[in-house]
This record gives sequence, C-alpha cells and structure tokens, in this order.
Amino acid sequence: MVEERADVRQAVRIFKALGEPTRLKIALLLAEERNLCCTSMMQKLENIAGSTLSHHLKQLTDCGLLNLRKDGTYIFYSVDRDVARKFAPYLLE
Amino acid sequence: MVEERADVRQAVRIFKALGEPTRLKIALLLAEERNLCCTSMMQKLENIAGSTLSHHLKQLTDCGLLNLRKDGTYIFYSVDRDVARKFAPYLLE
DNA sequence: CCTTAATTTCTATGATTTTAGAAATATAAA
DNA sequence: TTTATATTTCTAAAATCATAGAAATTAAGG
Repeated sequence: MVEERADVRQAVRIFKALGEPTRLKIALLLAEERNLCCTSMMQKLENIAGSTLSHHLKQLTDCGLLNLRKDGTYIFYSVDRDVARKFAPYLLE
Repeated sequence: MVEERADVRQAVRIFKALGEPTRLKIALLLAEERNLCCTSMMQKLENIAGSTLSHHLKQLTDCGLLNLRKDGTYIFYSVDRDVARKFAPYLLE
C-alpha cells in the first residue's frame, strides 16, 4: 500500500482543484496575470456567479495553490509559484 | 476568456484523474514500478473491487497518462512518462 | 450614519462520481 | 471442451460536487 504522506494528500487536493474546467481557467488566468481580484476574474470568466467563483477560489487557496492579499474590500489572488512548480509546473509555462 | 486549447482539455482530464486518492495511489505505484497488471495492483491496494479498479484504470488511460500492453489474459499498465513530464512531473520524482 | 461595492456564507437542487456485486468476455491450460 | 484466471461491462445506490440565488459581511466614501 502506498503510504499516505502529507504531500500526497496535498497533491490530491491540488489535482482535484485543477481537474475542473472553471478552476483550471482561473489558475491559468492567474498564472499569466498576477493579482487579479474577484471582480476582474468575473469579467474575464463571463457568466459566472459571484458565489460560484468564491467557492472555486476557496478550493484553490485551501489546497495551497493560490495566495491572497487583502486591500480594502478587494482581495487579490495569485498563484503560489513554489507550490505550482512542485505539483503543476504546467501552469507556469 | 482563456481559450480552450486541446491540451487544456487534456490537462483537466489528467488533473481530474489524479485528483482522487485511489487513482493517485495507482499512478504513484506505476510511476515507481512499471508494468503492473490489475491483479498485482489489487493486492497492493487492498480492499478494492476489480470493477472499481477497472473503472479507475480506464480514466487514467483515457486521459493519456497510462499506457497498456496486453499479454495473454494479463494487461500491464505503466505511466506514459512524456505525458507525466508535461502535466504532472510530481509523479516521476 | 448611510450607501455602495466586493466578497463570502447559507441553502438547495441537479448532475456527476465512486463504489461494488453480478454477469459477461477473453485467454490460456488441462 | 471444460475449467480457471484476468479483466471489463452492466447496473444501481450512496456520496460528492458545481452551480447560483438570497442573505450576510466587510470595508470604503460621502
């Protein structure tokens, strides 16, 4: 049986996060353009409800793939490049 | 809007395949030991039904991550290292 | 304090997924 | 040709997930 190391558990969460079309789009957007806030992501994604975007961003940050920085009412997201380099360098190409 | 390139679609399928604990275990087993057949994977995984394993292997091969070679009644699986290198080099470390 | 804007939480619904038993298929060996 | 083994397909049930509307929260500006 393969051991259940912490980084295997993290890998599952990261791959699960990226294995959904909307979330992969979000990650690719952020890999190419750092520090986007929810509102500008909503514009780029078109036809996505704020609550849906929020739900996806939560998964992407909870697994460690995205970092966030708060500035007033805005929250700016970006890809954690070390995590991406380890688990999904495809994002950074 | 991020364009929907073929390799983005493949990336979704590969990440989705790897974003499930049993399938990631299978992929890690195969990354470390090539050419395992279903029966020996079942022994290593413990408590998995053949039909369940078959279902997971189908997803892992359909997305291009695993190759297979038939030999009699046996089917030997292994990781496609080029695909892994592109989308999930984590597997190969 | 009131309003507006950004984002999240709550809640529910429909869709997809994981799982495994049972039956089917395929191949080899006796 | 019968038997045994390996694997898949069929089917159904339980669990998880994606989605978005509505309400709540947070922070800034007037």
